[in-house]
Amino acid sequence: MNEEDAAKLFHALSNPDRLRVIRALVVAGPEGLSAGEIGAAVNASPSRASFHLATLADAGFLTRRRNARSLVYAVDFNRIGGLLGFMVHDCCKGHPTIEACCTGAASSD
Amino acid sequence: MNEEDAAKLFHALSNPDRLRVIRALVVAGPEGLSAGEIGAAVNASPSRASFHLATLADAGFLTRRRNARSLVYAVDFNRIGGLLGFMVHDCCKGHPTIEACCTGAASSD
DNA sequence: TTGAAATTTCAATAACTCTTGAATTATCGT
DNA sequence: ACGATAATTCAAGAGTTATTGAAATTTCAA
Repeated sequence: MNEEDAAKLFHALSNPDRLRVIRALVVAGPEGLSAGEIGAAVNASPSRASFHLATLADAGFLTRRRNARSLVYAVDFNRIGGLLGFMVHDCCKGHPTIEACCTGAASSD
Repeated sequence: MNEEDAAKLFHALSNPDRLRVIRALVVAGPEGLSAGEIGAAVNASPSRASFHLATLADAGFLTRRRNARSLVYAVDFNRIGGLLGFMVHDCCKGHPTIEACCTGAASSD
């Protein structure tokens, strides 16, 4: 992971709809949710949901599988962790303040 | 911190030059670096460096102070930690895989 | 106060991102 | 095969982001 890669991944996270997609899929767990369910959960039209799902999947944050007529998406926790780990340990050299924010349960601001 | 806020902050991180700026400033520590030094460090023209510094400072990732003719920038570790903490604990509900990536020293992919 | 240095701001342009709605592809049940 | 369902892809348009080089601003030193 270098700056170019990380920048692309951060771009995939730089949209409220996409963050809501991730949140919905985190709650859903490993079974994931269909594109239609995700669209409904984040209040996006089918094509808009598809656009954001494609962005997240291209970045590797989501896996995709077919289940009958539905395409089911799930979060890849390792991919998100990989990006955050790059930020914490590589970009920020493991600075204790930043590690503490990721470890402790509270996020004040 | 909500999805809108977090998305804006992630946007500020979604550029290789800006990630290199952060890296340079992390290495520099609390004393920071002048805009000119940062531009040289990331190989950007003055106006280009200024543009990226403004983006990072607007997001709250950098503080700025004047020292003689130079404007000196430094990283705000709490702001970066705040965003990562939101991602880990709020958006991803403190999923153990993600916490582990932020805690352990290794970031493989 | 004149001139140089450090930075930012501005204007123009090119490239990218997002949204919408229509068209297309894939799958299933009968 | 047919019709319905689920989702993606496409095309057009609006808005945003990044780059460049020139002009303006701020500060300092003589």
